Amino acid sequence: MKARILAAARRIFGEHGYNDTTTRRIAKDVGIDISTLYYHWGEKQDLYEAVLQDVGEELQSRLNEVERTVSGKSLKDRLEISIDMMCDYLFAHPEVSNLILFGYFNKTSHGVTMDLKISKYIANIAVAMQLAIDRQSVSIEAKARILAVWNTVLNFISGEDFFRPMLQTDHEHYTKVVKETLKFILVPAFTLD
Amino acid sequence: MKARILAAARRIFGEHGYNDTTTRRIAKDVGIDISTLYYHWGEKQDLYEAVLQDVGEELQSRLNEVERTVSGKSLKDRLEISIDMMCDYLFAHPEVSNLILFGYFNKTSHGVTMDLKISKYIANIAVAMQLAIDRQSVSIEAKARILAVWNTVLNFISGEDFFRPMLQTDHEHYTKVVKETLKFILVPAFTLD
DNA sequence: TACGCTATCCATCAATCGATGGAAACATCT
DNA sequence: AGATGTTTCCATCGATTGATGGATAGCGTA
Repeated sequence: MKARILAAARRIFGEHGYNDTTTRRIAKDVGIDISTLYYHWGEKQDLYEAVLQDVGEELQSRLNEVERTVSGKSLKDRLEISIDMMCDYLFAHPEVSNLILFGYFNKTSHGVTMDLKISKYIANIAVAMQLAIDRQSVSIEAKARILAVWNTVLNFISGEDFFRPMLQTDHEHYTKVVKETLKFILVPAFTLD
Repeated sequence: MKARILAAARRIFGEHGYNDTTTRRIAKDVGIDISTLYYHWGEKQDLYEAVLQDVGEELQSRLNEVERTVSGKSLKDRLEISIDMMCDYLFAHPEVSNLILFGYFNKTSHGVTMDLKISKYIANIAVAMQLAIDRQSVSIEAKARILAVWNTVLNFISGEDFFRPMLQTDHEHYTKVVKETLKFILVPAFTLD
């Protein structure tokens, strides 16, 4: 039951954000009374933190998988394969993208954030892309470039409902266009020098 | 008074989004009773729409200004000057960036959006950058590329509080890094062929 | 059977939300 | 001064929110 609540919470928090998600709505989706939710998870913030923890761990394992896959390949291949893999994962789990973006912009009235993890991810990606030798010596410029790419991916995923009508296309073609656009912009920049 | 309320609403909506902004908070910031706010603007949605209208018009005039400035210059110059000008404007008015991003991701329980305008802006930018001949014939790929760039700018502006600690730098240097990063990524991609 | 533990629900609380009615203050014109 | 229209504030409403207390049912163990 505790796991079922967590799964529903992840989905609904990911769709509406923290403040626009009511504990009642989560409980209703699971089909239980609101008190049962509080019995298992305590207050709302605790449940939200558990969701972020859950998402963070899943994301980390995906990044590790990407890192293993692209290891040893050329820079161009590393970039293109990473884009494909991360897009596939995030398109299949859009709530992950949403939760990260919510963390960026919400002037957290609640005190739950993801800062540390994201910062770690960025450093890892920089090393995986061989923009830096080790995790400690990633330059500001390199971090900023990774962030720019990473955020562009998240935007296309989370903003699909908004952007797709503008591009007048369907979901399948949209995913294709997103990948192509990312590659079009990234590959020349990072492979130039 | 009506204008003072609008200015405060723009600031606070831009900081907390629609649902996390209370009419009481706006009224308190202006120093008036909540009823006075309702007397001048009617219900909350009407005030929010007025804010979006206000921001949209300001943004349009800035885009026109950019278009006039870069007209006739080389593609590389057009890109770089546009980036500088839009960054300067948005860093000075971060609530504009916030309001646009809120529109992207909020599964609008309220029915207020900016879809049409953004779509128009994108087409205009594509023409100004000479990625298309006229506003009607902008390809999906060109639109997607403009969107990617545009969103990257918005993210760096609205996410400053989140990203700046990661980059361990101050506001001034941050603005510089953002501009350089954007140019680093964009110029090669668009000037390659 | 009697006890203790877990899990669930019903009823309810105080706080806050958007919104309104009505009285009072203010301004303007005759 | 008096009449009229505009603007502001006080008091309050019903709905919703996060959260809790207490009762109830099920289950294993002594």
